[in-house]
Amino acid sequence: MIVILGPTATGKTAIATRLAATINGEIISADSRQVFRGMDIGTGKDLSEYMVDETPIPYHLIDIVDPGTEYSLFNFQHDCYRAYDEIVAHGNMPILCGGTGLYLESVIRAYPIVEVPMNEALRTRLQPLSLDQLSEMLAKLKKLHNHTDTESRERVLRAIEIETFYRDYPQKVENSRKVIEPMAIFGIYFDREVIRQRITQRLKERLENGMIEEVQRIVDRGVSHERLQKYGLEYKYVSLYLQNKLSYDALFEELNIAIHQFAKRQTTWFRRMEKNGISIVWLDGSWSIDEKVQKIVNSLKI
RNA sequence: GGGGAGAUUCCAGAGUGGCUAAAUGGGGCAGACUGUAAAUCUGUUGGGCGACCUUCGGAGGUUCGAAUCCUUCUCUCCCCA
Repeated sequence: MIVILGPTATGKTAIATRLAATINGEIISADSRQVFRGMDIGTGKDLSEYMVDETPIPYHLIDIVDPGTEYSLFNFQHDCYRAYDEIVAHGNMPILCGGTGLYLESVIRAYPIVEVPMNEALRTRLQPLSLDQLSEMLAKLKKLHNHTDTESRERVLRAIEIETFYRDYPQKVENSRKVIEPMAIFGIYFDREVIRQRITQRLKERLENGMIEEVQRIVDRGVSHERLQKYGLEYKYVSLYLQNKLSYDALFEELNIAIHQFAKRQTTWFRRMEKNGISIVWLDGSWSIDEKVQKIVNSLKI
């Protein structure tokens, strides 16, 4: 497997598909939002990029669930392994490509994650407890990393559910899966300032190309604004705009900033991966697509 | 032409004599994060390691001490002509 990663607006897909065309690859998308059908413009899902010189490049984990459906880390890892197996069975090269750091890492480092079903009995028992009590309980089950674990009731409940399951069925947590060791991990690098410019430019285009209408369509299909806002960024801000909670100018300005900040968080994650011993080969974003692909192909031959 | 308001650290915006390198918010920067991750959360933000040094439009003054008071200059905004 080859991995291609990078923050948003750095042109990962074009490189991955072009690479796939030259080495018989298939793409596995590692993007937490492109899994949703109909969320296209806002997620930068451009299926035309999967056609290289008249040849369709097979892709996986894009358009696999409807908006509103739960899709989490476990689902991703599970689906990713399945896609990987399929691609290998075709005799092709899996190319994992995306910007969702947690998702990428769950595969690269083979996080042991098992399917943890809803535990209604447990939830009923926890029902009367306060958020503080729940947090205390969770603290006994696992090492809390920061407030993130204990900010919302929903989150703490799920965490307790998972930890309880792990405690009760330790044998299921054993990861039988053979770790997929990527041949190489490539990252696309631009200066932060350049990334910001690219994001702003891209946002203008998205707004001109029907992003607002796209979100409206999702609303029309019955997805709540509350749900939409949890998808963050374009979906959150456009949802607020559609509800008249934001002017058009505020939509542009605030969303733009939010995406800039997101790109920063992504790079923080990639740096963290490197600190944890994952080596990433950075490709200069200003090179042409062909140059980057050539660079990748050359480095794979060595 | 007449009258009024104002110029504060990247931005907005408090601060009206010592407790002020200066509230707060935004932005920036750095970070945490194995089940919402495009989420959620934390730290930091004039310079220097430091006794210290340079900041609140410019210049001058009052005072033991000024972003805060006085004089003057420059610029901006509003109202009336």
